[in-house]
Amino acid sequence: MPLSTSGPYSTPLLGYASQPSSNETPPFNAQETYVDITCEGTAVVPSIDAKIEKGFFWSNDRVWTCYRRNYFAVNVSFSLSPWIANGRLYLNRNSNKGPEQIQAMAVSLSAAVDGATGKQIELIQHTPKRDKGPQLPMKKEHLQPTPPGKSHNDHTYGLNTFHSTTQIAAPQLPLQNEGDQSNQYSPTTHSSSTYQHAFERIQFKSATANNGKRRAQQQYYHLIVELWANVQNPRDSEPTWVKIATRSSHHVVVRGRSPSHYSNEGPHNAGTSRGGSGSGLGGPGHPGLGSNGPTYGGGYRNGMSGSGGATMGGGMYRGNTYSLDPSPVGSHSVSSSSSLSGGPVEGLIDNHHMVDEEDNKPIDGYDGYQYFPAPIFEGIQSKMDAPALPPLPERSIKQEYPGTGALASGWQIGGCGSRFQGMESSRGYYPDMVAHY
DNA sequence: TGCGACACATATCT
DNA sequence: CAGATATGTGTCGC
Repeated sequence: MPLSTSGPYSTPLLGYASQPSSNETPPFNAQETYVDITCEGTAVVPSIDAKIEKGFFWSNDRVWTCYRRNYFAVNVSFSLSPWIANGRLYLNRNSNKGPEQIQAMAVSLSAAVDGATGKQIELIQHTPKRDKGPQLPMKKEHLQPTPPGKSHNDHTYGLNTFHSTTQIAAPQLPLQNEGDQSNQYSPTTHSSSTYQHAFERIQFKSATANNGKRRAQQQYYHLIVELWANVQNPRDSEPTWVKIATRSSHHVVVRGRSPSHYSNEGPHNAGTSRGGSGSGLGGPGHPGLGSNGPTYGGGYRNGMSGSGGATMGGGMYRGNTYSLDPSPVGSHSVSSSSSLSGGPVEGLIDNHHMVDEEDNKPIDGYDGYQYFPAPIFEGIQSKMDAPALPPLPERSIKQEYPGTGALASGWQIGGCGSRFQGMESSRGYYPDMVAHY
């Protein structure tokens, strides 16, 4: 069923790309590569690595969901393999033209309905000012390939020792640092030379149709990470961007209305959350959710609302459900989820319907999500009683990256955004992270 | 049903 | 601790 394995190159994916242990955010499908790249005579395969950082939660319908009005963020990076230091990269588009030297590379984000066949969906980025500020369309962001070292190579260590202080020489990308970066104000986190780009404060311009819990045909969106190469002729003033490859996420649902309309589910915010719930009503808000917290699902008014006002305590109600925690699956059974993520799922958009038909009928694979072995949490959440999500996974992720040298730096830089790092770390307190890993 | 704008609430930062 | 900042979300009107 999984039909689309997409591209000819279903790359082996980078090890780290698919986080084994934790996906608390929608996974990505296999990459699709459109053109061949060569470097000094050797074929080079680009591998896109993307991760949705926040904004999505696993709904009761077993679908990755987010609210149109909430922000989500995506981290993108890519690598080339083999890695040829200082080599020139060429793109072999049409047979008729000879190879064209790649002057620069960039990544961008887009979205579409029902996969490839669907219409493109606009994504917008807000500035911290939100409504008051301008909304910018997504644009290409120059990005350098991630050097080896953190990738799947186990030799990481070895390499590091070797390489002198600086980073490993990258392939030649003459215009990589040209113009563009002049952007005065990019809502996205960019650092001049990084191997990773964080698209932040992104929102879908519109919600998926038929979000209501009706069984009508629910529409799905896919986030698509695109990798581009600029092959502009030196004498051209305008860059010539060629799409090299893309990697789409699993299908997701974008809700247009307030969370209160979905009282049952809670966004558990994955990674972050600060905000509160609004509250003006008597309601309870769900405090951030529990992801970490104590109240896990708390609030979501399930009915109780009312009167008392306060409330929050109420919460109990089964909250578990949200399982977002991927860890179980990923970490254990499939240790490297690469397969998982690469996976299966996509392509079947059609099949989804089947799933819809019955709530109870989960997709086999997913079923796992629902029932995870407690052990995992136990360890973790010793402090909380609620059975709920173990935020851990998040942490683990972070840990992983840092571990790998180069990447680490990338993350740090990304941190410029500061907020994010901060929040995650501070907010999610997972003392011992990665324990299970 | 979904959207946009406004307003309020709250977490976190400074 | 207070103000600023950032973000979530309730509400209203279309």
